[in-house]
Amino acid sequence: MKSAEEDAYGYTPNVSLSLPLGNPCLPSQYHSLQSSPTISVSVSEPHSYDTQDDMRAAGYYSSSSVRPNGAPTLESPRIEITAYGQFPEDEVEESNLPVAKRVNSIVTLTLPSADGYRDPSCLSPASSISSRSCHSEASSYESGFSYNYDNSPQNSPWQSPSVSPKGSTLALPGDGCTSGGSPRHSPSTSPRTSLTDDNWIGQRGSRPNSPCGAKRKYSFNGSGAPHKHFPYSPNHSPGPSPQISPRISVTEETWLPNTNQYTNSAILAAINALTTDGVADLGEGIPMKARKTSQEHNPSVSLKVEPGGEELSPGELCLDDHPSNRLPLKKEGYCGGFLDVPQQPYSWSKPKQYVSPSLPALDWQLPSSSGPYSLQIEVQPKSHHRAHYETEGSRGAVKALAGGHPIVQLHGYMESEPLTLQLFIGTADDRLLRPHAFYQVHRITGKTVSTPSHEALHNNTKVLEIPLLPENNMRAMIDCAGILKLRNSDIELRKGETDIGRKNTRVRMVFRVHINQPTGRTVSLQAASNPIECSQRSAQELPLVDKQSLETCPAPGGERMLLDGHNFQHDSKVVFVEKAQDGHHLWETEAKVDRDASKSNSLLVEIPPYRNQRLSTPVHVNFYVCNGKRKRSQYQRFTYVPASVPTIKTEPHDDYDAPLVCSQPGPGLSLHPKQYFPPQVMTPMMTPDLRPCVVGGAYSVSQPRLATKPSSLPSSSSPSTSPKLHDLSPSPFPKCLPAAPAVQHPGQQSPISHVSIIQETPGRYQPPNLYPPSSCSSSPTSQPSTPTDAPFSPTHCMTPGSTSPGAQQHPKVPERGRASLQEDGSPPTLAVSIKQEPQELDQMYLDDVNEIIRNDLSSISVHSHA
DNA sequence: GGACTGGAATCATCA
DNA sequence: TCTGATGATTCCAGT
Repeated sequence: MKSAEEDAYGYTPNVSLSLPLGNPCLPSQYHSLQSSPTISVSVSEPHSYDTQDDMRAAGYYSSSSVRPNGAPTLESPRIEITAYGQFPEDEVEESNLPVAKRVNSIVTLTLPSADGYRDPSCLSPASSISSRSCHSEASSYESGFSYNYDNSPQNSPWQSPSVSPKGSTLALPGDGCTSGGSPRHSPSTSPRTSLTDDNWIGQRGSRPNSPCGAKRKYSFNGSGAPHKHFPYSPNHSPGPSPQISPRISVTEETWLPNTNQYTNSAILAAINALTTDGVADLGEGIPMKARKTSQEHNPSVSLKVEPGGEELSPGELCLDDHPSNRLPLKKEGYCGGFLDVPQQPYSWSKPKQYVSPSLPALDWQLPSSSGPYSLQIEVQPKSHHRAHYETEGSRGAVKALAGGHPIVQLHGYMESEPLTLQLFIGTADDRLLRPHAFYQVHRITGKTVSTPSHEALHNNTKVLEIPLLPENNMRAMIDCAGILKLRNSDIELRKGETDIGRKNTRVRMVFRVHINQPTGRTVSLQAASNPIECSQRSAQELPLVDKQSLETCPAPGGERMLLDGHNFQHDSKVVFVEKAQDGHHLWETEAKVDRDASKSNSLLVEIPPYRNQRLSTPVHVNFYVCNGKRKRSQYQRFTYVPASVPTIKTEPHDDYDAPLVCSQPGPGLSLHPKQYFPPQVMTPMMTPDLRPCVVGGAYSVSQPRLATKPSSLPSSSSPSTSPKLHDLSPSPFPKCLPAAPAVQHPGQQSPISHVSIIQETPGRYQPPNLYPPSSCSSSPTSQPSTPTDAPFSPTHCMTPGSTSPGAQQHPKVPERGRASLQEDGSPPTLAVSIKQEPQELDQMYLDDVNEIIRNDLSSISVHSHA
């Protein structure tokens, strides 16, 4: 079989393979997608959604309505979901769950399992600690080993070792984790773990696989290891952070309430459930895989208190669910906690915003801009950041390409009240943006960290909360976030986990901010960074294109394009490829590389002539740099335009500019940062267009771009942008334009199609709301937001899903959403969603996608008729 | 002494 | 089933 990469890149024609491994990429969702039919069904139900959507249309996420979104949604789906509960496992969790969740509705229940899957545990207990992977636990949990933990609050032990105090309280599902999952992991491993761990030790065993076990020195058990436990010892906390004081997160309380999230998640979950997978599961009694979505379900985002040092255990938070429990805890914590941060002025507490119960689930796609607000990544993170394992010490905070750290700014916010910026690690594949199963954000503390932060768990996903202060122009330097790698074996064993960790080493930093409106609504914005390669090896060996001097060229080619990046070799090849929507290669040709002018960090290539010299409309293709088999860069977008059309080079900015516009003007560099965004593969689905971001420029010009984000711009943009930061320009953000008609691929022609196509998410439906209309532009800023964000436009906008770069769009739903959604009034237009596929996807994946698309299209057409 | 880092050995999985 | 290649984890050592 091919490696995922290959597949992804696949240029191999043959390729088609199935996903190798399951593509990690494919999330469960995917699966669900496959079952497209199901999806559609759900969709239909969603009418209600629609309405809701409309309401929300704005893209705002209305918190107020609590369930608004969700509620309706929930209904149908949920029921099914409920079923979950039936499963033993589920039941268990439920029991664990705090009342709140239960209350939430059935829906919630469903999710739970899912939630569980991603263990919170993972979260590192302490920030540093964080590393421990909960997952493992989860897995263990699943295995049942963990009984012990289950009930006991501790469960989460590992989770939060730091947390300790609380820890006790909570129990979480995760717990399961506790038990043990992977013993190895965590706790043990980490030296830090508190002794307690031992106690925990239970057996986790589950994770046999991980080699680590053996290797790890730390493990208590030693080899046996598998059972290790987590330390969740209460106390402990390795505590990196000194400060113990827990900070309470402001929101906490608020958070509690978040039922909404549930809803969303719930919905998604429901959908998922509906999907085949779900079905199957049911049958088995085994909990379905919880899709990631599920995680979200949990509404709870529990904030963690961070102790200074510790963090909370995520698990706890989440887990515990009793509201009662949570609240108290959190608050306390918060209160105290805050001290840590020097910063001071800001107190977490302020952010009541969060309060809104219904914050969108982490896997929801949100726009980067809405109305006057625009969340932008002014300075993109470096394309490479070696994540650390639990067994290792921190590898520091993610840095910016030009030194320093990423910078995020909320434009258009004129209020005097501070807001909380949320950060979590998301996926960087073609699929919708969602929390990454194998990576967690890791809170960095220390002398070198100037930005206060604290961790919270959101359904097993660690979320770093950073204050956005008016006095700082609602800008924050992210020097407090590192990336923790969870062992693949730990995560993959978790029940609900469908993603594969192998070669799934690219992530994006996802930033969110929730702005309460006078109307009671909450506008939620999201911006995702450029993809960040977290693998040491990949970073050292895979060619990486940071920038390209040309984004478009007339069909005859012949122009020279300078590629800036890393790991280029003297014999590196640059291959242009065009794929059909179905993923088949339509065209592939190798560009001439001027070896003499090429260096390890730059390649000068001659644009090859397009296969069809008579273009009437721009055609998006992709190219990648290849250093040999299995060593290819991600796909980069490129657009051939009719010869008569003036080419615009550089424009990357434009592209996004337009949409993004908002943000900043792009630098005019020739090189676009774009980075690829995600490499996503372009699968057909994606069509190049999608890639949007990248495209940016090109599109912009001639076509409306999709709103792609500039994604590409990666860093560069950032940098450039950064300066601007100050401006808070409220600019209207552009909406993405999604509409743009984006360029379509030849294949795809109608935007619509795009839309439909996109769907990746089948499973997840997102309420329209989410996507605000505007968003499209998504992150304009800097980065390109990459795909991720989705925002890019079209996609995001539409999509609920996330943005992500890879994001795809949801099929129908999205569409609807779009239409209605766009509050801006913008017509939803487009929301074209595009989906990108992960490189890894195999053909299978592609095939599935295609099917989905077909289905979508069908449905779409139907709708349209309607 | 500890946090970061970079490099690389070792083991697992893939092809 | 064996083997080389590739990827994931864990260790080490330098700053």
